[in-house]
Formats: sequence, structure tokens, C-alpha cells
Amino acid sequence: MQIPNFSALLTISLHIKQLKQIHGSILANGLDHLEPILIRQIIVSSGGFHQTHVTQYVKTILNHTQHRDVSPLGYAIRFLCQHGQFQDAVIFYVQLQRSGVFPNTYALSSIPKAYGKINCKNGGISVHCQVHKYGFASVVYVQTALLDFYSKMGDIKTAHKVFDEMSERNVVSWNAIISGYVKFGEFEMAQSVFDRMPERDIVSWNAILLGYAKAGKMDQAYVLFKEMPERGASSWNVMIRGYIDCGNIELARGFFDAMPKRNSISYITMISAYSKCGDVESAEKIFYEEEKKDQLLYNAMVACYAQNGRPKEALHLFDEMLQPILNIQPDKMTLASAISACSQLGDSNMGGRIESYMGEFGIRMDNYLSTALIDMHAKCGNIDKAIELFHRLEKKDIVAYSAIILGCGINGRGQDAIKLFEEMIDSNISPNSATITGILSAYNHAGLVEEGFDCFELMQKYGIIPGVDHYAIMVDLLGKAGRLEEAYELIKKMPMQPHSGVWGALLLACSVHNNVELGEIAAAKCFKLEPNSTGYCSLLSKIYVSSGKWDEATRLREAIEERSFNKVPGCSWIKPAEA
DNA sequence: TTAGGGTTAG
Repeated sequence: MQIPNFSALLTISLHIKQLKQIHGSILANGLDHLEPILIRQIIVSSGGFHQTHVTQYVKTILNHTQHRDVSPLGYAIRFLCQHGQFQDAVIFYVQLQRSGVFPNTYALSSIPKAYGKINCKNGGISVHCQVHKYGFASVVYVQTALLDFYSKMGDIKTAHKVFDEMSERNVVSWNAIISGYVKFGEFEMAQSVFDRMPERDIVSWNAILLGYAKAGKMDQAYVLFKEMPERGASSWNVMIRGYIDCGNIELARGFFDAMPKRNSISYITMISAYSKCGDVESAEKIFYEEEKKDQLLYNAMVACYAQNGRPKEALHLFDEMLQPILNIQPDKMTLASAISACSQLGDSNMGGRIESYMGEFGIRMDNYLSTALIDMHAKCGNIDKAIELFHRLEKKDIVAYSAIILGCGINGRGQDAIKLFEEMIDSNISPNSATITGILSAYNHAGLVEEGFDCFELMQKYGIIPGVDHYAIMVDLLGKAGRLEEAYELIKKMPMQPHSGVWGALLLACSVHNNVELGEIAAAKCFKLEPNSTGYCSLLSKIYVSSGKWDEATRLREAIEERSFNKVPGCSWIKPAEA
């Protein structure tokens, strides 16, 4: 093939496969100088392809090409930013600078957003310096991007300074500063900028509407909503979100039903609201009623199943979205939920498959995914792998600590769990209810009773109210140590009704330590709370046998047989004991 | 430039 043919080919819209072939031929023919044009063409033609494939391929070429033509590279950086590949955009931007190439407006107007997304304030500040250095200080797009960067980083002062110094402003610049004030709760400032705006568009109105919603002033939000010159799906979505945050899910649903044209955000807002209050059925109804299901909708429903202890359904839906007929690409959100489902099932095979998707689709590991994987490996018994992942975490937050502490606890690594808990407290991270469950389980495994009690005091310090499960672990811990009376006293002091787990822990301890009296009390409670479970009967029977109380053992066995014959739930023969 | 979704326990 001749050189002119390549150039001509690269001016028309082609399939990614054809572009890949052309790329191969270009390199084989030593025509590397055409690579920049190829990059641009891939991006331009990318509309119909999977974005992940395109971004992967663009990244591959960027990594390998020797050419440093600013136009396609700036274009590529903007493309990566538009497709959420912020880390990579920053890497290429830095490479571009290192090779001595001046960035262009494409790169400079998109890179501040990338720095903001990866939470790198210094990066954005250095871009700000470069903007002045390279003479882009009067370009409205570049300045707006910088002002938006500062406002998103919470530095409203600098954002306002950039805004004040702008020689030219457009409606986007005004909206960016308003959104910044709204985001950080400075509603009055937002309102005052809004009042001064020379012209407003729907985004300006939505930003102010959001301000009311965030302040919980839904009555005023409604007045504004009615007054708005135009309303879009976003305006309705803000109202829905506002009512959900106020706990008025019915009114939110009313708006959802009434809106003229819903978008994916409307659906996922409602689904996640139902998910959070455990109403999986309503979420399912919305999901299945919508015919055009996209990635966002699937993600919301997979998450809903995973969050509500229905891991099989979560994975079933995950599989469905990968079917060639639908071929919806999973992303970080999907994988995080799917991994959570795997850990609930203890299924590390499926988990491994999901890990391999990450490579296949070029999904970068982040804190959410790492934490989900830590939990999964720990629950599947691979605690070393979990610990390794934990130590590789960039930022160890409360969820990651909770997951690893619990993981160590359930894998018999009590001492490791205790060390990590201390490390967490030293790094000024306050434990939450889940962390306490984890550390208490670790003390329980290690048989550290006093530390368990100390933990109850610690909870008070951090304002955590002990839940029924914390008591259950404590009862188990005391029971195992043979301190049965203390365990019983603790149950009596509980401010809430003990569940069968609490009484079951006491009963188990009684069976280990052959305590008939407390065993009968605990068993009676268990029978009442879970009449259909036979496990408690066997435990009590074991206590009788071990204590030589053959008559009671026989009576109990007869009662069980009679019960299963008559299908009458409960064991009525035992004297009900008061706790 | 706005709106939304993911990770820990129960």
C-alpha cells in the first residue's frame, strides 16, 4: 500500500479493527510519522465503539509513539478526560511536558478537571502557572476550567479570584462559581452571584435549585421549581434527590412518576433510594419497567441486590449485562458490587473472574475496588492476599480498616487485627459500629475478655451505641471463658431485646461448660425465638447427657419427636425463664 | 458548567 493511501484512509470514518490494521501497516512500512493522525482519527471515529476499547487503544499508541505533535496529543488528553480516564490523562500530560512540547488549549482546558478528579491540588496549581507561562491567560475555556478546578477542590477564594480576573466570561464560568458555592454550602454567596448574572441558563437555575435542596428547604425549592423558565430532567432529579434526602421517598416517587422525560440519573436515584431502605421489590419494579436499560441502570440494580444480601441475584444480573446481545460494559461501580456479592457467597472463583475483567477492560484499581477485594479474599480464607492488598492501599480509610480487621478476626489472626486496630486509632481514624464488630470478633477469637469490655468503654468515647450484635459477640466471649453468670448478667442489662444469636451464644457456652440451669433458660429463649430450629434442642440435650440428667434428656428427645410428628412448633414442656 | 451510582457489620 502506498503512503498517499494511508493518508486518505485516515480521513474517513473507519471501524476500530480497520484502524488497528492500518496502524500495523504504518509501523511495518516505517511510516511512524502518520501515528499522530491515526490517534486523532481513532478518537473522531470512536462514536460507535466501546469506549473502553478505544481508550485502551489510544493509550497503547500514546505509550509507544515517538511523536510528540501537540495537536493529537492534546486531543487525546481531552478524550481521556471525557471518558473518565483521569489518571491516564495526567500521566500523558506530564509526559507531554517532559518531552518539551507546549500544551495547547485542548489539553489545558481539560487537564485541571483530571487533577481535580484524582484529588491532586498541586497538579492543578502547576497547570495554573503554566497557563500564564504559555500565554493562555485570556482563553475563557482554560480559565473556566481552572476556576471550576478550584471550586471543586473547595478553594472558593481562589476560584473567585480567577473569576474576578477573567477578561471574558461565559455562562459556564458563572455557573461554575455558583456550583462551587452551592457545593460547599455557601448558599447566600451562590444566590448573590446568581442575581448578578448577565444571562442565566437552565444549569444556573438547577444549581440554585440544588442549593435549596441541599439546605433541606424543599418548600422553597418547589416554589423555585415552579418559577423556573424551563425545566429539564436534571431539575426534576434535583427535586427527587432533595425529597429522598429529607426522607420523603413517597413525594420523591411522585415527582419521578410525574416527570415528562426521565433519564438514567432519575432511575438510579430512585433505585438507590429504595435500595438504602431495603425495599428491593420497588427497586426491581422500576428496573424491570424500563425497557432501555443502560450501564447505569444495571449498576444501580446490581448494587441494590449486593447491598441487600441477595448476592446470587446480583451476580445473575452482572452475567446478564455481559451477554453479547446486550453487551453492556461493566465499570468500577459494577465490579465493586459484583465483588461484594462474591464475598457474601464466599465464591473466590467468580471473584477471580471478576479480577480478570479488570485487566480486560482496563479498569484501574481504586480504594473501593481494593476494599471489596480485601473483604472477598478475607472471607474466602485467603487472608495473606487480603493483607497484601491492604498494605498496598494508597489511602486506608475506615471501611478498609474495618474490612481487614474483621478479616483477620475471622481467620484467627487476632493479634494482627488488634495491631491494625491500634494503628487505625493512632492515625486518628475513628472506629464505627462495623469496626467494633470486627475488633470484638478478633478479641473473641483470641479469648481476650478484658479487652472486649474495654472496647465497650471505647464505644462510648466514640459515640457508638452498642448494637445487639456487639452484645452477642461479648456474650460469646464471656461464655467461652466460662464466665457464664457474667454473660447472663450482660444479657439482662441489654437495653434492647436480645435475638437468638445472643441466647444461642449463651446456650453454646453452657453446653461447653455443662451449666444446666442457665442452659435451660437460654434454650427456652431460643425455642421461643426460633421455634423451627432443632440445633438448640441438641445443644440442651448434650448438656443433660453430659450432666448425667438422663431423664431430662429422654423427655427432651420425646418432646422433639412429638413436635416433629405433630408439626407443632415450639417446646412447651420447659419452664419459661425470665431474663 | 448541573443532577447519580460502587467498598466494611447486621
